Amino acid sequence: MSSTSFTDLLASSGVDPYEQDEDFLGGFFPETTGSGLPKFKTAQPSPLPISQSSRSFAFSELLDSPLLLSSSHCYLQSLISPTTGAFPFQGFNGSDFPWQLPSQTQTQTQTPNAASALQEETYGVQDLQKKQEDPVPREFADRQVKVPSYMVSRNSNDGYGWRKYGQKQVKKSENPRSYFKCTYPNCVSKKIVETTSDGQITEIIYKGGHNHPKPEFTKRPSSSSANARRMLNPSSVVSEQSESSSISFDYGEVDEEKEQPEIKRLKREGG
DNA sequence: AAGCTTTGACCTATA
DNA sequence: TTATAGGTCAAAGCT
Repeated sequence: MSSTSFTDLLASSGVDPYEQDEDFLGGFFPETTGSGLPKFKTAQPSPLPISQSSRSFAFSELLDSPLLLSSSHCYLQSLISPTTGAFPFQGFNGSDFPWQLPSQTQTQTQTPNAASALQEETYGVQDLQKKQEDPVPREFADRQVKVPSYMVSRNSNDGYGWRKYGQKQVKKSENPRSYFKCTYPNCVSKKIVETTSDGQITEIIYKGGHNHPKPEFTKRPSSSSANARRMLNPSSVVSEQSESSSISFDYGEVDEEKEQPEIKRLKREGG
């Protein structure tokens, strides 16, 4: 790992590097958002058929592996570009992926709508790349990160214990949302998982940071027999075939107005 | 028996 | 003020 790691970036953003390092996917962040910076907010397109052929990369299985579970963040860190410190999955065009997507050509044959949606993501990429000149990439401080479906653990297992407390069919998405709370005592962290009717995760939104370290996977509540069965139950396996999904970290007030002008500027510059 | 999911009802924010 | 949508509660049932 180079000196410009995600951890370093987070550290320079005023966030405790150890805590961030603990598990960025699990959303173990300090309660304080502090920075007041706008979070990284990209347009959430309808599911894109970009990872249909990405199943060959079983990253989600890596995340599921008990052996890797407690150190999944290490994998995530290792996926950060050693040269830029940016997430390698920052671009849905696949060009930035360390594991070259076999579907790269497929992304070039998107339907117009999908392509435009893809471009929305790409603007974020360009934005990120531009701002990498800055000491602190805003996206990291903003604490909202989206990753492709294959970055999502099949059972949404991020190492924390989650208890589902609700499910809702929301209008803005045709997919139902499941609402989860962290089972750790006094932890207010929540996550919203949006899945297709097939059970495939299309989006995960983390809300609120964990106020505790990630439990040992051998101790965490989710290791209960019921959960273990669910994890092993193929019917509960999700996301492996997800067409497109994302993980969002939502740690504060959204101020898209701060983000949009820059996107517009990039669009002008780019077009 | 503990802890989980399910699911309809309820609460709250917003247009 | 009201309608609507999103988020949460809580009882019941399941593992």
